[in-house]
Amino acid sequence: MKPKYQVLIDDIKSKILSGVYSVGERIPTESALQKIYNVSRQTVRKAILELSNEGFLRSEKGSGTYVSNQYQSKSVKKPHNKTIGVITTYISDYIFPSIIRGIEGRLNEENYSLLLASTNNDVEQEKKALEMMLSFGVDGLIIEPTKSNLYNPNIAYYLSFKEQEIPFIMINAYYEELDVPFLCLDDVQSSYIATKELVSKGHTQIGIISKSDDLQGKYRMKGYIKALGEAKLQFHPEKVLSFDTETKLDLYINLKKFLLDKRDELTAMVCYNDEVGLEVVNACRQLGIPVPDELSIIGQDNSYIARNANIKLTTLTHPQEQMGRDAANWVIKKLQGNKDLQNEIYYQPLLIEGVTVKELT
Amino acid sequence: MKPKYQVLIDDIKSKILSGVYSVGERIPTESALQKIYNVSRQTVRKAILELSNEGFLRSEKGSGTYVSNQYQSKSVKKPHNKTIGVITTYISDYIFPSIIRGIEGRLNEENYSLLLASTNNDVEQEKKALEMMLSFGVDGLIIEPTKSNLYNPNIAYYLSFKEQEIPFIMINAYYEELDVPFLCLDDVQSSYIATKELVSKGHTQIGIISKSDDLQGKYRMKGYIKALGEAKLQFHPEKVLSFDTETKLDLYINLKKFLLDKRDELTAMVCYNDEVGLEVVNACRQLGIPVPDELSIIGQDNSYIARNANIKLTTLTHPQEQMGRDAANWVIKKLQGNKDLQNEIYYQPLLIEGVTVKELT
DNA sequence: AATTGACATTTGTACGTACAAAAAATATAC
DNA sequence: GTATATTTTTTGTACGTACAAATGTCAATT
Repeated sequence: MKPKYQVLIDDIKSKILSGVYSVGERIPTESALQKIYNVSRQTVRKAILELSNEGFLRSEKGSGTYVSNQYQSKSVKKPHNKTIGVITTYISDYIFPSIIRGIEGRLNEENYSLLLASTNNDVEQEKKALEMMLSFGVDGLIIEPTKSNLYNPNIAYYLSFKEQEIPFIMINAYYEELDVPFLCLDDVQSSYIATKELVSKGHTQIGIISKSDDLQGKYRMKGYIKALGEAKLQFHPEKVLSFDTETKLDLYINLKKFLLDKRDELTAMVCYNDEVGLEVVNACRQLGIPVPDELSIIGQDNSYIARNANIKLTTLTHPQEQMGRDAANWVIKKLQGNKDLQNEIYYQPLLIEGVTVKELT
Repeated sequence: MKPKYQVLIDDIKSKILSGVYSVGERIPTESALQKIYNVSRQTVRKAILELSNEGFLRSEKGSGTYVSNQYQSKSVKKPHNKTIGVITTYISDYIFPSIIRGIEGRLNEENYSLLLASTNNDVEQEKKALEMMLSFGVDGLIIEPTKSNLYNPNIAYYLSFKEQEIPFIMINAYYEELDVPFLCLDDVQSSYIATKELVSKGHTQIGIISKSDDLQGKYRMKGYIKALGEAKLQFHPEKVLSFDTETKLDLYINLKKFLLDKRDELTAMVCYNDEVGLEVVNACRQLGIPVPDELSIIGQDNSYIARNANIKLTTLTHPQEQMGRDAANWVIKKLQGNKDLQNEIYYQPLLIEGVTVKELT
């Protein structure tokens, strides 16, 4: 047999859930409820206290007891932390310090705190980071997708953010399965310009090193193919060296084999990014392939490793810090209630000439 | 005035947290507590009910009230996340990218994830970061103290980490109130070498710019005084320009006033760090004070801003990335059960000559 | 029409009595 | 010594009185 207070709890909860008592509405006073349910005041209070603990009600001395909006925003009930979560594949490497600098700078201008986690391009670590951010209750998120070209089960989390109306924006790539806001370099254009530059320098035997698990890899390949097509050059699959996050460890070995194998068939390489570009430079040095005399090399992203290398790599720009600022700005604006924010932003790359591309005459 | 039931809650909670009542142990009966605290049974029950709702206690009809294992597994029940929390004052600026690079590199070697938050040298933000790390349940922590030379109420959190046996280590500074492991540059030695270098170059009118809210500031001042003493030079308080995190915004203005005011009394400045050193260089340029012809300047930390400046600042080394690696290594070793870890490590600085120090003859 | 003060209403704290239900302790029977 | 019944202990439900503290309402005053 149910205790009396439980009868009250069930009845009042039912009235709340069915809309008889709506959010913000005052329910009958304790003494009124005593009469309605024919119980003591203590029993009424016990029921109200329990419903308050569950977030359905809140009481105010001298005023009454109200249906709490806490119950409905149960998933948003976390205190306003003024914290933006940032999830990137790496923190210290490559272009990420610059991106993070942009993010941090903009967030600091608005007195937002930054909480940063890295995934190492691993879906399990991304999951962990997402759960942690959810659990803490960040106000918004800036996310670089993990293995953006592959199906990622963590997509469910992003759907959850959408439901909870937690603003988030992706950088560098996005999940094509989701309709989410993002900021990206125009990767097609980056490789297109790179390939076109080689073509304009007389190269017809152009290879590419491509990363298969990230969306950037896919679109940089697309730009390469587009430029080949415009130059009436045939696309040869054997001129493609492909790798992913897991096989990256062996890339240098495979690269040397590839370069040796194709030594007579390639005069130029479009590289997935500067890091790969410099690995090609190093491999050529080891193999005795003169750069750029025998093989021209173009990187992408204008990373600090390209800027600091012993050889000035020809490369394409990446917005880096500006992208970081814009991402932070987007989230802040969203949190301030802006509805008219652009949801898809592409940055156009520019060529930065180095000394790794030779003109064939 | 606290209600009686809150007194009971606080007292019983304190007994649980301090181990007087251990997990699984039965606390005194309701009627015993009535007598102990001289309150009614209803007041006892109200306290117990609330502690039960918070997960500290559980009651069993006919048996008694027990300390719940729910409470203790509240901080330990989290799945092993293999995540190390890092709390730094800044992320993108100054020497922090290098430190973070060292941390991240070592953690990745052991497949630990990194969770990073910055405090902007503000105790409230540090509190937020600590609570978030606690709530998520990091395996260990690397912490740069906030305003390390001042009392910080967040010290209670560090005590709590110790209680919960969550290994943590401090970098760059530590709270002298606590007996905690730390990794620090020998700040006394850094300023001592700087000042001694100026003395050896014939300087007798040496000023210092010092930061008062960080422990580094205190010990760099100490090294300066020590070197003055050894050279039989008198310490003049009016040759000291002091600032803190809050007044840093006005430092440049105050610096220019100071330099103009003391133009005839100073031939050299020991600066709290490179950032300050470069600000002095800029101020001199604005004031038409030739560097180093009229004023010699030494920074400290060998930060990237010193390395990348237009003028090659004379400075002292800081372990940066190595410190980061060592900190991560310490936490990992601790988590692996090592008991014989060194708890106080100092790095000895070396002078790096630039072009900002002139020899007086 | 706006402000102020007095009073009424409502929730919050604290005490009490009484009985129910479940577990633990003790007594009894074999 | 073991099993069972009885008693005691302990928490759970429900009722009551009393006063404190905060809010809301209404009437009087400006």
